Amino acid sequence: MRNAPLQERRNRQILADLVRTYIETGEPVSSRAISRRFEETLSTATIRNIMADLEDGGFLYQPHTSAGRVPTAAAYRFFAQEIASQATLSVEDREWIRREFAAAQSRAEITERAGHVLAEVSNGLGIVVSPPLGRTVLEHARLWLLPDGRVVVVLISPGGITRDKVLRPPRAFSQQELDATADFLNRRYSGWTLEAIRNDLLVKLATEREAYEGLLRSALALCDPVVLGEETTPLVHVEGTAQIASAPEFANQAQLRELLSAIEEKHRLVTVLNACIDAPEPVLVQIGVKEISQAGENLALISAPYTRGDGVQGSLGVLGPTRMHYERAINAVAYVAQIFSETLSKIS
Amino acid sequence: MRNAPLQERRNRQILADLVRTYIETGEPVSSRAISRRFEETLSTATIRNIMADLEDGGFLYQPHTSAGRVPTAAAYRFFAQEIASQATLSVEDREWIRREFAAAQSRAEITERAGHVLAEVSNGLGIVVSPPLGRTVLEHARLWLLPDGRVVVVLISPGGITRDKVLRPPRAFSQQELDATADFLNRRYSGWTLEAIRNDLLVKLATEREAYEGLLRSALALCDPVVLGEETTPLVHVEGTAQIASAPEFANQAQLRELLSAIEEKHRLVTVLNACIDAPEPVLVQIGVKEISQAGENLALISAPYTRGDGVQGSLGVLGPTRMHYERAINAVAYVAQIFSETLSKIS
DNA sequence: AAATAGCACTCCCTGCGTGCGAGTGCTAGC
DNA sequence: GCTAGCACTCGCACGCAGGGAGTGCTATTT
Repeated sequence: MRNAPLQERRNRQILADLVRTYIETGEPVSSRAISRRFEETLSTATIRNIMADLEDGGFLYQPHTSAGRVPTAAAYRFFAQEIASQATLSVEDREWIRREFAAAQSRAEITERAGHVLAEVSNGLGIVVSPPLGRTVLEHARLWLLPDGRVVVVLISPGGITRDKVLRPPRAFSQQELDATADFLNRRYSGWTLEAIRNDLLVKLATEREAYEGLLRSALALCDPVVLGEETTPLVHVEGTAQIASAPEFANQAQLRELLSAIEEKHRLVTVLNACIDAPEPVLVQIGVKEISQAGENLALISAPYTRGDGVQGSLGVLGPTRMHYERAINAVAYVAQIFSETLSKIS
Repeated sequence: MRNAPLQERRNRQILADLVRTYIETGEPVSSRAISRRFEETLSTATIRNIMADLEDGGFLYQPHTSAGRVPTAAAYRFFAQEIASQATLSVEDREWIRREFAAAQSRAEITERAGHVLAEVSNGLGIVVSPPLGRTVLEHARLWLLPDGRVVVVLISPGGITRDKVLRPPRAFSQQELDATADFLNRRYSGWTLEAIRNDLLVKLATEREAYEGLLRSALALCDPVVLGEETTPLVHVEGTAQIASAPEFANQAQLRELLSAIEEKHRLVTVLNACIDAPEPVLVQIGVKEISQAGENLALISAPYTRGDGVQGSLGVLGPTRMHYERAINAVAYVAQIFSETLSKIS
């Protein structure tokens, strides 16, 4: 049992070829198949020896004694690294993606487009994680009074994502008070994230007893419900459930069911997807995503962060069967992340 | 071949019992099974004769010669009618539903809750169709200028659903102009639906050449992009994909795939769901929904409209396998529609 | 020493025949 | 009009044999 069969260059190539053929055919790969790919410069017997080594190394396994070999998660990991360095996206794919984004106007639309493209390219799920409200930067706040005493709160961020809420405030406000509060927020907090604003308000209230305590209280009373409302958790957009349902690896109904319910619990997805934000590489490839579901072993997740201006906003990616077209998917994710970021900055 | 086997009361009861047992077991129902349900007051032979009649009438069919009978779409339709008149929801179910809604604050939340409840109760999909933007009633409009010339448009409706957009207007506006326009909208159109407003503006512009033509133009220029934006089509919320994936009738992967992609094309769903708005009965039961997909034959859709105040806003319902627990589902849909309407009116 | 040819062996898959059981349709009798 | 009885039809599970794909091992070649 040699422990590091990947030392040898030839072994690496054989492993890569094996993964590639398995991805194409979906069936255990025999020594003959590999030999053919090498134009028979190596006999099947030789290949068999190498395959045995690779199996010892944990890169392959046999479904049963007299079957071909199937790549393990480790093999996919190796393979993803191997191709990540070299491959580029085909011109057609690039153009297609560009076209898909061209018509999109609103943020909602480009999110949907992105999800669609990613699903299509991977035969899996296209996922886009929008940033949680707390990370949104405040550009401008506006408050006004409705005749019946309710208050309309509108928060505008640079992306043109506005959040608003009509709320019944804890005490009556006059329009003057509201104006003063809005003015205070705009003057002092324009450019801050909502999260930061909230924390600052709380700290200030606790520590300082100043002239503007009233303003602080008003600001908190009015902004808190907006920020704490519906969407404190990031919004997850998933496209392509139909695709993944038809993948042969999910012929097993129970597994499919588990996967689908995992998708419905979006917070789990978010954590795994957002891992790419802190990762060193531009595109993160995760093979075997157990966090998602038991069936996650057979899943691969390719994700990349997207930005708006300078800051990271969220992440997007592809969740599909481990047996997927990595070359295309990895590059597509990178490209979509880029175009997505660009388009996001463009629309006002 | 007798043409109307349902004339006879006994036949009706046998058919209903057969459907009921089939829903329970999921397997072709034999004459013996029915005989047992009748406490053997009728022999299997008699039952067999009746079943043959029912088959001629198009209510049953045999998967193969020596198998039991399976209900057809017609049988389900009959069954749904039969039970619709009598059944009521269990106390536990009522309480459970009420509890589910109790905590919901925002419209988004109650929509999600409703979807969840409906999915749970039917082992199928819970679907809620929100009204298209055009049907929203305008309560109040507000416009303001940002320092860089962009304009924030906020439309408030009685439900507290606000729509807003930051847009770069076709020409420069002053805050005075904006105020005048907003004032005009509020004075003239408060209480109208956005659709109606838009049409009226267009008509007025075409026919009248009046002093306030400028106002009309401004109003149109500013409101149109908001209304025409992202959500002109109704919003469809679907919950419970995981449930339906595990239904034995979708063991066939191809069918499941088709169904899932049908769900992704939401506009198709909307049409079928909204049929209940114009239907005479409070809850509409559709058996075999071919509009959705080929596999739709095995699908049943139970839907009901919901209101806010006086007007119908949208519809909600359940999409599941024909073999579903109708009693519970029909009543649940009715009840959820009611609670949904109430809760909708309550939240400001 | 590495690569290869050859061979025995393992295991899956398919097709075939068989028997069993559930369920029906029909007919004769109550 | 209902029922008992019987012959008949299928589907299904089982066992079995044959073929094929693929492997591991060993002896041989380079």
